[in-house]
Amino acid sequence: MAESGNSYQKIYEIVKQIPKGCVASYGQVAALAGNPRWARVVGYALHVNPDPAHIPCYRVVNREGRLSDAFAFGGVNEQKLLLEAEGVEVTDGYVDMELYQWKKFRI
DNA sequence: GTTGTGACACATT
DNA sequence: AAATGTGCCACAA
Repeated sequence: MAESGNSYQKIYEIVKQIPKGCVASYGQVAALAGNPRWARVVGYALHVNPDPAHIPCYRVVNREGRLSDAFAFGGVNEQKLLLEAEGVEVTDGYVDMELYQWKKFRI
């Protein structure tokens, strides 16, 4: 009943809970939001990004641990600097998921 | 109301 | 091994 507008709100909540120095995949965020199939919707949700100040989209990467070329809000280079500033090592736009993927999904 | 697209993920070829 | 196709959900035209 009328739970249609919750979609993005939930996703934003998850992304905002990502601890500093960690990254999460779209599927990860979607799963934490309660919908493992919303990976695409997560991308769209961040695309509309109503509050980039509290939604660190640069901490969200795809399954490969790579940033989306379409994302490039200011250039992949900017993205890389932001993640490195958080303590995440970035190589050619790739991040080491095994070390930096947000696994402590414990809000 | 239907069709097409999209900042993904997974399966199959 | 890589590349392609399909599935998922929501939004725009």
